[in-house]
Amino acid sequence: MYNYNTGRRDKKEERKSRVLEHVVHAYVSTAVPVSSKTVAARMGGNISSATVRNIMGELEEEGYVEQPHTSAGRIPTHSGYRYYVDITKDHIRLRKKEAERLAREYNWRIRTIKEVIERTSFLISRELHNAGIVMWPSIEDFYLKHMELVKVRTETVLVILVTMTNAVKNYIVRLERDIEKAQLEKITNYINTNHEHSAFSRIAAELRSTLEDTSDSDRQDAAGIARSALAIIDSIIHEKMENEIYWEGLDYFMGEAEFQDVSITRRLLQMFSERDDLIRLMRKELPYRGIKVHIGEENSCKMLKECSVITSGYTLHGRTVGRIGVIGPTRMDYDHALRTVSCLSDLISLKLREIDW
Amino acid sequence: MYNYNTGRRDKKEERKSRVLEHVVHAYVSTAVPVSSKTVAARMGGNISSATVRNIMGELEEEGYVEQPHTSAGRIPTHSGYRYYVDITKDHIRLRKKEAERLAREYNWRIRTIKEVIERTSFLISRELHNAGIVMWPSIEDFYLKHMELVKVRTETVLVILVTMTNAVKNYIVRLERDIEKAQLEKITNYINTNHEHSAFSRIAAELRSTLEDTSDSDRQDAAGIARSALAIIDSIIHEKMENEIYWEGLDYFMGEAEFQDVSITRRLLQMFSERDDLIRLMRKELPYRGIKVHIGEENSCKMLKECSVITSGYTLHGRTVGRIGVIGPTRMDYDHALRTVSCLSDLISLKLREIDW
DNA sequence: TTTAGCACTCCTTTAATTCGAGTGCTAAAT
DNA sequence: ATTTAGCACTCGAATTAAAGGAGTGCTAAA
Repeated sequence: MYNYNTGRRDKKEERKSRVLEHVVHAYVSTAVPVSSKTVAARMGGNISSATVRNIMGELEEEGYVEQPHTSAGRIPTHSGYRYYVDITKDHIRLRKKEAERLAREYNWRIRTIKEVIERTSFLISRELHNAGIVMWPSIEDFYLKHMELVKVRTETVLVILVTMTNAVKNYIVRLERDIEKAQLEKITNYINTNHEHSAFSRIAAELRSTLEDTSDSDRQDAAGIARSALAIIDSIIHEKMENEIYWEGLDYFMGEAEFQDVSITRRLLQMFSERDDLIRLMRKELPYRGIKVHIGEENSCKMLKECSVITSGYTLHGRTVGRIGVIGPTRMDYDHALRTVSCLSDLISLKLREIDW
Repeated sequence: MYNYNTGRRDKKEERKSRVLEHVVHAYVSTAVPVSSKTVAARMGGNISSATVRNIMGELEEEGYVEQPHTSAGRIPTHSGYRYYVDITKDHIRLRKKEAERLAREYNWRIRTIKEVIERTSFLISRELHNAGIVMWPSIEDFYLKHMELVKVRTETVLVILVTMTNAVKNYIVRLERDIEKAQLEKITNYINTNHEHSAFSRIAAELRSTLEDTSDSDRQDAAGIARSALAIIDSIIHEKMENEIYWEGLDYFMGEAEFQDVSITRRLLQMFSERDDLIRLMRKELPYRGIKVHIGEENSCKMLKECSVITSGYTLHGRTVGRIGVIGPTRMDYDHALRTVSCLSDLISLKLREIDW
């Protein structure tokens, strides 16, 4: 379909593209194979169904649509969805009224970070009638203001830390070997003086390189402190990984037409039981801020083969610290999903800034 | 069916009871209405299907079984399940081999309380092919060994506490008004000296009565300390309430025959979205240690009308501190469920004792 | 290049029929 | 007085047949 010939051809391609859009649009909302007649009507009546039929034939040859059986309408293939998303993605814009409503609902009585996460997830799932997923902001990208270590038991340390955003967080860290109190104080001092105002990921990286540079001839003591500090930082970064995803709205799947195909829904639920793949997916694209759309087979993860996942990053002080998204069957209202996810990722970014952690 | 007449009659009732048992048994495993022939066969062949038919007729009149339609087999009613559970519940005993296998799987590489919760839930859902639910042990019933308060910000206090089981827990508590450091120390002192080795619920109760007894003429200072202490203890007890339930195995519903009836499954999933009812249900019977079985309509909660919930308490140092359970369609293998839940509640109680929190 | 027209395909719906598992009742057997 | 064999009857489930119709592909005219 991509083609860079004469203006004449361009016009034709343009029309073909519009036909595809209409097929996707119609199919997404009705879940019924789309006929040439339907498309002709939607295109404003100045084109006949026969012409549309021809175009659809071409689209089928090119792999953008397919027929469930002869003498049935067309449904989009994965490539079809992909094409559709690629061309619409950039100029979607939530209608102002809708955006305002979302913002109003979003901000209604919300105070803690936990509530932010839950509200986001809830709104995604309710708006899109699919499961909403929200990553917790990754601790790696937070900036350390101050850290305190308290020995609570042998091999066990309580870490209290204050981030630049004044969030107070605390972790219980279990160490491989015991550390005396005096040593602990040295570690605290070391980190507070050398690494104040750094992101945790950077602290970890710097500690690692320090350790490598330190030749054996250097003081053992310093190396020991750095090593222990790294162990603590690492286990903090690691800690949240496990529950770093929150979701909601599994029940919505049930309402969808796809439900007829039990196997898909079942796969989806299984998916949620074994969320590792999902976590990996989202982590992988964490650095990227914009919207990403994964359609069906494009997903490397087997479970997700028949689903689409749309995600978008949210930011804190200009850095992407997490992602939100929606997951549902391949036949999904991409327009609406893109609009909503985009809008909510803006809202969450705004909210994070003003929230009292 | 209950009847206290001659020995002759007893024998007859006994047989009727066995017929009902077989109906439940057969229906539970096949999900197909049970015919008189099937029951006759299962009873060992020394009874004819015609006789069974008569008995089933009586059972139907008495409301223990029903027919989906004339000329179909019988299925148990809720009363039928209830009767069945009541008579079998007391002499269920997990086969030794099965129990050993469970114990082995249970204990495999488990260290933290979180892992205990997750493992329990996982095993319930995997064994019973339904959703497993596990309450976190309620902090109220833990015994305080030592408490430490750290002021981290205005109106915000970090509470570190060590329980009698050597568990270290920590909470961030937000207060209504600020407390100075000196005052904080007094509070710490007050609790540590007056309430060491008490359960949190008792500490709260005692503080409350102290406050009531304290007449206005008493020293204001003491009252203030008690009040602040109470606020802190209360918010700690309250804190965990929200997430005090963990579950797993939603996907198993899908596999079951009941799945044909989408509305039930859907209701179940919705149920899990709005878990408040479930939490309330479990909290209500928390003090009771033994197994409780809720069948279908007996549940006050609408969502649960078509489900059964089986729960059992688990203990720590002789006190019931939480409950575990399974939730699924009314047609559930009650035998297996009772056995498994009972066994796992023993296992979790044992494990809690030895776990390194 | 577009479109009207038409034959053809094949899914869906409906109706009619058959099949059989299971019951309830009656009369004989124990 | 129970139990049981026997049999007519019921009613859902499965099978088949037919009709209906939405949609296509192709051809020939506009």
